[in-house]
Amino acid sequence: MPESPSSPPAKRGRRKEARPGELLEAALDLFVEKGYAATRVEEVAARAGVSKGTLFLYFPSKEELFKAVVRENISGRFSEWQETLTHFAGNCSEMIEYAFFAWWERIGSTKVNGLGKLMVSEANNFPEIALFYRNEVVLPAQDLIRQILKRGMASGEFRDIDLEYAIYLVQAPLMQLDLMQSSKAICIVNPDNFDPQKYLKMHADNLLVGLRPRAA
Amino acid sequence: MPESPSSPPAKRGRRKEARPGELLEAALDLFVEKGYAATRVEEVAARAGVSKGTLFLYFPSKEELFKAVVRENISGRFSEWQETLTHFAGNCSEMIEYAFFAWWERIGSTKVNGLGKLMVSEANNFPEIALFYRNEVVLPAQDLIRQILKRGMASGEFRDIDLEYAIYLVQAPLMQLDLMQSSKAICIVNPDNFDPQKYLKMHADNLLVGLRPRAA
Amino acid sequence: MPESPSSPPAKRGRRKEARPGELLEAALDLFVEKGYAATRVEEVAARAGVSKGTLFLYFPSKEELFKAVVRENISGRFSEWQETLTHFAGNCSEMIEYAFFAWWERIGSTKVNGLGKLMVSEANNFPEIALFYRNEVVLPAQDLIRQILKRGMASGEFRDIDLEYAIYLVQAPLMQLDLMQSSKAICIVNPDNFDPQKYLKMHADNLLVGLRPRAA
Amino acid sequence: MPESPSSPPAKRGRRKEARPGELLEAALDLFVEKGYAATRVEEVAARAGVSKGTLFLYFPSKEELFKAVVRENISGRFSEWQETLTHFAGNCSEMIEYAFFAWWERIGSTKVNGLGKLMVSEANNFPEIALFYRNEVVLPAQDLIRQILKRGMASGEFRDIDLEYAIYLVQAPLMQLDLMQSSKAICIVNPDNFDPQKYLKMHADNLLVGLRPRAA
DNA sequence: TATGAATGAGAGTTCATTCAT
DNA sequence: AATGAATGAACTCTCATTCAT
Repeated sequence: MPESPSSPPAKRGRRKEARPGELLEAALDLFVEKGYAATRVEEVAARAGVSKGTLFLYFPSKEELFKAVVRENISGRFSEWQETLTHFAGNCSEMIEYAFFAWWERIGSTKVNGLGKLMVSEANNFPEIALFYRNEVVLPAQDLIRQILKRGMASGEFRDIDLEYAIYLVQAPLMQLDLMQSSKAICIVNPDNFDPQKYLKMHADNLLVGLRPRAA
Repeated sequence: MPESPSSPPAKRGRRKEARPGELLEAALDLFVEKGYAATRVEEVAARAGVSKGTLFLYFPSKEELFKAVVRENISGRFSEWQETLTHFAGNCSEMIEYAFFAWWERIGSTKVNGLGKLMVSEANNFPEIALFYRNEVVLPAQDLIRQILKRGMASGEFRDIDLEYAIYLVQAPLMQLDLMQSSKAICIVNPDNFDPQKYLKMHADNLLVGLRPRAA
Repeated sequence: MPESPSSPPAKRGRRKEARPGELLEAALDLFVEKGYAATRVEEVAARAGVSKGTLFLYFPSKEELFKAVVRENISGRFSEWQETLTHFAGNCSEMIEYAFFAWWERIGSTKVNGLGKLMVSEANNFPEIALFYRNEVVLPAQDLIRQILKRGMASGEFRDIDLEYAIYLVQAPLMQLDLMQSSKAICIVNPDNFDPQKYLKMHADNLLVGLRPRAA
Repeated sequence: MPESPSSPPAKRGRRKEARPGELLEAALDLFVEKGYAATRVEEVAARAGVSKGTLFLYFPSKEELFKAVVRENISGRFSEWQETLTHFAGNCSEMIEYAFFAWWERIGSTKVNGLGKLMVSEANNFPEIALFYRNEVVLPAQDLIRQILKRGMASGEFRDIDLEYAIYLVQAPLMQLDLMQSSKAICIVNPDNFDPQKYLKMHADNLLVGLRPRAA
């Protein structure tokens, strides 16, 4: 039942369907901007235009709010990515290159990117959340990479190396870019003139050459 | 830095000039272990063997303590490394491989490693020391890498690519390893059975193959 | 109080006149089970099958709901008991013993028992209904006891003691049992193996021996 | 180290020795007056003349504060009571009579009496505290009674009845008096003219007659 | 110089109550 | 008459910072 454009937005009262989305968006903004611990639920509520109590109507705790943010923005999308990978028309090198740019478009260039840095920063203080993120995000992502590499090795497109360590080869550029984006002021040589796509292109290129089978 | 024999050890009373150092050391340990927010100044003081009040005698706030810790610990080992690089007997590939393992030995495997993660985590909260860290650590490190790559390209050992982006190719494995070490629970597929040296070997190997000049 | 046949059952729509009763019943259950403070009005409403808002349509506050519950449930069974007592065929000792077990059957072993504890617990917060409870329940009950004792002393079956204090002798076992039932976890030595009837038997026995006239 | 009367009370600063006692006293007052849940720690602190934070310097939680109150006022005194009982010069009837009045003097007539009612009222909502109270207060008290009864039965001074139920015979008057004191407005026939000692005398008298061995 | 008792602003969370629909 | 989304005050507990000694 989409509101017709002429219907004035209900200032107060029933917004039940819209609320969780608004809260999730406000929460994503603030978590990414200030970190998990430093984000106050009251501020999230305020940014979503509701009171503190209202937030707890939709999310039973700050922790669950954060998990919902992660689910909404990342874990919920793995099935789609898996689908894409399964039906990908192209060889494994093309797959990896595609994945790099797809990641950039959907995650790296958006504020969702900040969640990665957040987890790295706060994992030790919130083990439960860290475990959740590992299970919902990191392991599924590593599994996608594993599938590609396995297929590439099986077909002879990639050389034969320890799969579990090879995953890190693929992951490193994305992880580095995530963190560089989040801490631009520290990591990037020339922040005003940095082209992520060029960065990814070079990384993909170098990686894939390295993965090729080698002459005796 | 052993005390010179001429400075008599204070027989009784407090070695007052030693206090700040002890506090800084305690603070480094705890900041690295728990992060900034989760470190309580009382715990720092306790670990240094003084009272909470005493800490505030030397550092006017937790924030200043943090700044002092970072400034104290990120110092001039670069001249030594520059020296080593300058006199290195070997080609550029060997240099990079050597650098990876030297980094692991001196930084990656020690608690200093934690400072990298700390800076990434807190950079936004302390722009001033982020800048400091960038100037004192990140840029010099990137410069070392730049020198190696430039030499390698000049000699034809490496293919000709955009130098500024190539730096990230070399940096990525170390940055990733730094953060994986600091947030084991999240990033590593099989944390109980992870061999950093193997990780570095594979990364170096793949990197160097990718950097080789290419046929046609 | 069955609906008279002339009032047609509302086929559709809500049986609005039934609402307060359902709410009171739900509230009794919950107040007795969890105490006043720990009972949430939302839970009361839910148990009565209505929304929280509806509850406030009938009772302007939690406090008024509580008062209504107590008033509703402490009713006039005393005339019946008075009747029973008046026509009791047996001596006063038998009367007391009978009263003990009748109390157990009709009050002590039912949820009404919880109202006693509730009043003891909340009397200070609700002086008005404490007074009500005193007048409607405690004093009438004490009066029944007084009658028995007076008759027993008059007939020589009981020894001659201060009537007003003797009332407490009779009351104590019931009061204790009421509270023990309501706070089992605290008071009873072996809660899994406690027999209220045996408890009452022993109390009655001991009490009645004590009340007998004594030899010089 | 009692302050000499001339020494002015230290307005601020070191009171460490005195603080816990002041807080315990304030806490006892408020817990007894308002119940456990309704007592706010801030109010306890205020009554003791300190800030909320200070209270938590001495007691890590509200629960521990309550336990400390119970220990200070009741459980800590059982060893003395056990001692008294062990060395009591008199028969078991005299013991019980003595115990009744000792209880009255030390507990029943003081505000400590209110703790009993508090526990009965809130036991169901705070199971951990209830367990604590059971172990620290109720069971030890019942054990004292058990000892007396056992001795009395062994010597033939009391008749032979089920010990575990007989405990309640002794306990009932004290429990009833505790609750009547705490809820005067409800339970006592003539509150302005009630003599607890007379009440106890009559109860003890009746109880002891009942406990005597009976002629065939 | 050193102490550590004391502070008090906030944190997450709960729930009786309100009110637009 | 009935709803249930929304509120906001109140609760316990934390911890960086202060200050009398």
